[in-house]
Amino acid sequence: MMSADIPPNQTIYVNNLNERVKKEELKKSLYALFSQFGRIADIVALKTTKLRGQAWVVFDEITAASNALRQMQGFPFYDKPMRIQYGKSKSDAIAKVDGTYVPREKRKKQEEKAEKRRKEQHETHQAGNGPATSYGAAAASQSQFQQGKPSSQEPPAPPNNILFIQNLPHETTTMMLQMLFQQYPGFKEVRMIEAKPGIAFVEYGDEMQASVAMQALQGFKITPQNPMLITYAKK
DNA sequence: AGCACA
Repeated sequence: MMSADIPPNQTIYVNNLNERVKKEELKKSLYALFSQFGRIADIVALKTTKLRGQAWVVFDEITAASNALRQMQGFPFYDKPMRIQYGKSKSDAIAKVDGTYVPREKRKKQEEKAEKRRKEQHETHQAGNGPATSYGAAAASQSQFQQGKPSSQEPPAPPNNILFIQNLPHETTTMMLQMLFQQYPGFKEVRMIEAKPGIAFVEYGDEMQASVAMQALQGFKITPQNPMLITYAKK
């Protein structure tokens, strides 16, 4: 079957996500995976019974959303193939930008006229801990040249099929890096060292393949504060 | 399966 008759939208709706993955990690991994298609304005994921296993990835551009939908359809993500459709409605992040945003409070008032008090059950709990919108600011110029801090005073190591990644946020997981690096041919494995947060090694079949991945992901930000610095590992 | 953003 095809992915329904929903018209293109800047937002893609992703489901069949692994429900064991924690919300914040899920968002970061989705961000890492999807920002290759264009700037991401927001990612929405809730863990309520109704909404777990699903997420909305909001792109600035419809074309980015379309490419993401086509190319990532069925992508194995945390051991489950992603199912992707266009979102059914406009995301708040977009409405806020194009001026059509109506705060949720007022919207309720309008609806109440039509459907009095049906489910006056409000379950307001769980104070979200992270700025869910930080991604918007983050994505400024992914995969562009961004002079990250070349904190190394050493001459660059010669080409190697193993890459050395620095300046990662401490919450980075092997899985998150795998999502990113496995997109490039020749990918073998990610290695992180428990005792040394913030760095990782990524192995490819040969030096050429490693260099392609390095160019593609140099400066990539998993979080706004952390452009990754990629060099060849020392032999 | 399940279409939200507080």
